[in-house]
Amino acid sequence: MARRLPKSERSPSPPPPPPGDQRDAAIQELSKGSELATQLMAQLELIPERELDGRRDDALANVRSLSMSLSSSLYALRSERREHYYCGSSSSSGGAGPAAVTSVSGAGGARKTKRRRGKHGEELIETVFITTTPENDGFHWRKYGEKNILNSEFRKLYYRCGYSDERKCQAKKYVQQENNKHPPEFRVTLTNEHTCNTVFQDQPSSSSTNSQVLDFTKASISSSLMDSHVGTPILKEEEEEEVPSIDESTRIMSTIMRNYGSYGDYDESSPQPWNGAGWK
DNA sequence: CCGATTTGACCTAA
DNA sequence: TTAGGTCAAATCGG
Repeated sequence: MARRLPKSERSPSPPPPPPGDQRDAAIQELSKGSELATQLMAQLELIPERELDGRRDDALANVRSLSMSLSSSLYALRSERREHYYCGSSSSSGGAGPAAVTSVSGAGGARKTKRRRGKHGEELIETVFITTTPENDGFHWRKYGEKNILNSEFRKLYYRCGYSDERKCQAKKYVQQENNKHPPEFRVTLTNEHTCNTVFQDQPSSSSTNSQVLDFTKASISSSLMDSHVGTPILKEEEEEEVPSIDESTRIMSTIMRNYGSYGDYDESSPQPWNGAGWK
C-alpha cells in the first residue's frame, strides 16, 4: 500500500487569537453546577439505602462523575484563562494545575498533572485523572487512533481536538479503560490545553456541518475498548442489544437532575467492560 | 456527499 | 528492537 505521504505539513503555526470573555460566565455556571452536584451528593448520602432500592451507590457514583465532568470543564477553562497557549515552558502547572479543580472524593477523584517531553523535546503538561465518564468534558474530540497496550487488558484510544485543523488546537486526549467495574473507570490523559476556545455552549447541535460539540449524551469513544488480548472473553460484537453503560448513566443523571427523587428506570445489567454502544 | 471512525502501516523515543 | 503514538486510506453512517 502506498499510504502515508511524506509529511508535508506539520505546522507549528501560531496560536489563534485569545478567547473572548464569555468564559467567565461559563466558569461561573460551571462552578454553580459543581456546587449543586456536591450538594446533591450530600443529599443522596442522607437517603436511606432501601428507599432507593439499593441503587443509591450507583446514583452516588453518577453524581461523582457529573461533578468530575464539571470539574474538568472548569479546569480547562480556568487554566486556559491563565495561559492561553502552549503548555510548556513557563509553566504553569503551578498555577493552573489541578488545584483549580473542585475536589471530588472517592473513585475517580485523583488528578495529576505532570510535565513531559513531547516528541521533539518540547515540554508539555499532561493531566491524568480517572473518571467513569471520559466523554464529558465539553470538548469536541476526534479519534485518530487506537492501540493495544502492553500488559494492559484494555486498549488505549487516541483523540485530538476536533478543531485541531481549523483552529490549530493542539489538545489531545488519551483514554484507556482501567477496570471492569460497573460503571467502568477510565484513565484519561489530557495533553496540551485547548486553544480553540470551543467548550460547548448553549445549542451545540445547531452547528450544522461543523461537527458537533460533545454534549452529555454524545461521545466519540470507540466501540472496541474492551477487545484485547488477555483471555478475558469479553463480548466483541457489532450489534447486540444496547448495553446500558456510561452513557446510560449520564443520561440517567440528567433524569435525576430533572425530577430529583425519581430514580427512574436504571436497569443495571452487564457489569462488563464498556463497549461504548450507544455513544455515537 | 461529507464528516467521523476504523485500522494497519509508519515513525520515533527509549 | 520494541512499544507507544500518529498518519491517512478505507469504510461507515447520517
